[in-house]
Amino acid sequence: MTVTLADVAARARVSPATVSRVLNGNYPVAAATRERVLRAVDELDYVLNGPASALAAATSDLVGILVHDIADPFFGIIAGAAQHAMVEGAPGRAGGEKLAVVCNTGGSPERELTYLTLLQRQRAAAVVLTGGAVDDPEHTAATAAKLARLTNGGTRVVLCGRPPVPGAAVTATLTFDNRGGARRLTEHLLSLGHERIGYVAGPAERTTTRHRLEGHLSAMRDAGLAAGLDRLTAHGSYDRRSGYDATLELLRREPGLTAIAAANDTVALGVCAALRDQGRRVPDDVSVAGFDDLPFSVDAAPALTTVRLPLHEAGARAGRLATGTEAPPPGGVATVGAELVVRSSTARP
Amino acid sequence: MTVTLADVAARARVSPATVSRVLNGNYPVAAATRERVLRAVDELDYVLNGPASALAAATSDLVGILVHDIADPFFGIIAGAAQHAMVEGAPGRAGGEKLAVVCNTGGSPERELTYLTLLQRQRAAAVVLTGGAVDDPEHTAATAAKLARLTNGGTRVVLCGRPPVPGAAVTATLTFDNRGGARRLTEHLLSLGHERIGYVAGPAERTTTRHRLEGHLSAMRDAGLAAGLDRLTAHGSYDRRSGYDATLELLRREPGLTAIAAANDTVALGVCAALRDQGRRVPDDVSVAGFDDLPFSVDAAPALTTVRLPLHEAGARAGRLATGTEAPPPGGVATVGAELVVRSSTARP
DNA sequence: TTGAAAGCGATACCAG
DNA sequence: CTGGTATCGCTTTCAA
Repeated sequence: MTVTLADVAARARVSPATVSRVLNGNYPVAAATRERVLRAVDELDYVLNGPASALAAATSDLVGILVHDIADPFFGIIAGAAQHAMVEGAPGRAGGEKLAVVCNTGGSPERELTYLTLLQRQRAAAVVLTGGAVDDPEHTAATAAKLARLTNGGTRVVLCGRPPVPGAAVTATLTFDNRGGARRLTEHLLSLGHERIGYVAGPAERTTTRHRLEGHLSAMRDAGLAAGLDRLTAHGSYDRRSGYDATLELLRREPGLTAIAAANDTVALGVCAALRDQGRRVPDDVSVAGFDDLPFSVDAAPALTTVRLPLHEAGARAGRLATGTEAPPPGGVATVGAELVVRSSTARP
Repeated sequence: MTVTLADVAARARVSPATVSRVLNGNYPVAAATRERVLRAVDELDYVLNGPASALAAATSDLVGILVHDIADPFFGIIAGAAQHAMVEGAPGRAGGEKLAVVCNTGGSPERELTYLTLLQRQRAAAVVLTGGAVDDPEHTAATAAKLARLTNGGTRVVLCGRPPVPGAAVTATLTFDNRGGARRLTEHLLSLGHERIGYVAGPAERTTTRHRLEGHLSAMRDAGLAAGLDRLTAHGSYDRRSGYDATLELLRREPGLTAIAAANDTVALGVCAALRDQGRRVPDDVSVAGFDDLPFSVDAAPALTTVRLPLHEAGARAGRLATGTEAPPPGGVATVGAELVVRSSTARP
């Protein structure tokens, strides 16, 4: 039925072992023999049996990239960069070809664990976890345990855009400066003279959410604006609708708002829409700030001030770390910057 | 070292065969025995060896989803819906768990073939190809051949958002009405009284590009506006920059344009940006039309008229077809609609 | 430089 | 309902 390595061997008049060696290219083989084998492969249109190979070699060429939401360009950009970095550094011939596969957890911690198990089952060569973690000790522990088992089994584990897990068995961690970025963003608004600044946070149980909120709050407190911060903060999820609804709520609580900072750009889009519908002009009446600086942000809200995360760079590094092309940073953890992007149209109060 | 099925069998004092049966749940096993086995699995923290299983069973639980650009929400939405539909219809227990993996081809036909080979190598259960195909007979043939080999090997093949390949070995094809949608879009602009309508097309070698362009041109011709259509058409890629550059070019050629239709929403964003920079207001001076109706479109360009493609629905169906949860449409091909969306210039979420 | 043969870990057929 | 066991296709010592 399907053509096997033995068939190729027969056709090339060599042993299966030799064919294997030619295909993997990790062993000396006479040029003439190799030539003969490759021809046979071509003629028979042979395709290696991955499972069999993985079983015998006890590793596969699969690399899993876990994302919260595949429809969100934030993750798309990271995943794309990671995948690209993997094929880049790979040996040309059939050898080191990594199959980068992105897995959509939908933000569900259970699904995340499920995927990790599935990848463990496949004996994945590496796993990249992107995006903030769930802020729950129990789940952190469960994840840490699973990751430990993965690394024990020889799978490389890379965290990208997720805080380091203290004593966890992880190859490398790339973390965004969410706290610092959020802090600088709010400081910028403060420097323009804003004082009544609303904040639309993400889902409460995410580290990203917490860190960004902490950055914002610390800036407010340091500016002597500690009073009533709760009233000026609304929680939601990381989507547009959430920004819309939260804005209406904030305006109800505090009609005198002159600026709103959002957990990310997508949320900021919803903020802008709500303000528009309420008859407030952005940025003339209310300044809006976002986070992530996704490509469409500039069109969607030219008035947006944002913090730019180096998504592409982080993804690429994660990819290289996963394939072992790049050495882990000292201590295993590296923080990639968060850069303030001030667009010309940000208004003063 | 790692715990195997035999270890579990020993601990549960049963044969490996029984353990396998319990795990796969596709064979009668006494409740007491099953109980004992499951406990052993738990206690030993056993994880099935995927490759070994795939080798023995001659199939894996991998499903590949090929996308042109993972950072483009167009594909993210389709892929997300497909993946979701797969886990939905799966048996709860360790059984039918499909590992949906999305593969980023970056729009390169070679990479597409590479991924297909890789998936064939993994003995994937199914493959979903999303997005337009490359409009080149040679590549069409190469792809068709590869797909034939996949289906021969028992892999289900689903095309989503890609035209049917005439005599190809494909399980099912879901195609968008790109031609009809584009035609209606332009007809709408015409009905508003526009006559000098520019068109920003996608990359020349894509079927999506060609079909949308054909729809536009046929509408123009039928309106008696056949003259100088070449001058009013600019080609580019499917990104924002491309829309920006093409718009400048079109305005240079024909400063009197009153409307511009773009190959997709992302391109339309670039069109709007260029118009803004040229001091033309949208939609007062120039009407802009897009395609796909991505979620951020409404914010990015509230004045945009678009054609909405049922991305979510198409993706979900593709997922079900890939897992066999849904029966293929009669003839193997189904066209999912394209709906005209006319916005007023203030948008709600 | 090449070949022979022993696994890798699960599945499924054939008995019982 | 349960147990033995022959594969599945490849990798990898060990010899030659």
